[in-house]
Amino acid sequence: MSLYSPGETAQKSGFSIDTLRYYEKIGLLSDIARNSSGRRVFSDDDLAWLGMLRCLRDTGMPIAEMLRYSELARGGDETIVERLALLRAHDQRVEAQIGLLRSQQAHIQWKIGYYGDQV
Amino acid sequence: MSLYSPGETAQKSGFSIDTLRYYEKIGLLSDIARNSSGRRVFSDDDLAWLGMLRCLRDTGMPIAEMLRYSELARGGDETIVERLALLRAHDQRVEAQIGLLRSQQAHIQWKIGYYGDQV
DNA sequence: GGTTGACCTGGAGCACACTCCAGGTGGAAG
DNA sequence: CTTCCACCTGGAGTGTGCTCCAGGTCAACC
Repeated sequence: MSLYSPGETAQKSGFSIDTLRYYEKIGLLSDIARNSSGRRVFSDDDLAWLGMLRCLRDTGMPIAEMLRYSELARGGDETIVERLALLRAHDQRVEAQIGLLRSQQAHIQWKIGYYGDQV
Repeated sequence: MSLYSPGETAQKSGFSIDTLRYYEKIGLLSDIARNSSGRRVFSDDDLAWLGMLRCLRDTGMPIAEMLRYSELARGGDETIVERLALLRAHDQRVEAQIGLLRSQQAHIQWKIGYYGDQV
């Protein structure tokens, strides 16, 4: 298996079909193949790219920045340094976000303990 | 010090003045005192409550659920069990979110390493 | 040959959480 | 006395990221 219908792709990627169409429309997906009747056909490469998009979205990257990354990715090897910088900056934001969640979670857990003592 | 102007409160809580007004309007803040000329005066208790709201927002709780929590908090001791359940459920979502971020961060870092090898 | 179901398009609509605006007030500093 | 600034109100507007809809196509199954 190496070709997937829109429905299968939605399933595997975790994006809805509408979102896949939207992503293609705004330029996050390019050159998605079509079959003879005009329907989209996704490849393993498309799936891998969607996996990357999934990763970036899950970690809170805004669409605009994903778009920038997509453009770079289409740009070939000269863009690798910039892609690297973009991902490194994002990684740091993710790290900070995890830190914030952890510390606020401690607050929540303290509150849970506090309530727990009352009952 | 135990009374704070809207500006000070915005500073200390990390919410904008507009957001403070908005939160009061929708019921996340209740009984905020006013001075003789109609301006809001926040107390240390208000600040502590805003700290809790900050915590819940930072960890991604939707406004609707914070509203529910606020109503419970206003309801007195009979609501403690329900507040506990709400916070526990939220804590689990936070835990899951941290897990997702960590695993997707690993993906990003792998990609960073991959790009790093190319340059 | 009809019906079904997955898909197509362009474009409108929606949920969320603010954020901004116009027009006004009240106390304080110069 | 005027100027300024922080604040007030009700309500409109914004950005983000989808999500839904009407109307249509096409291949497959009964």
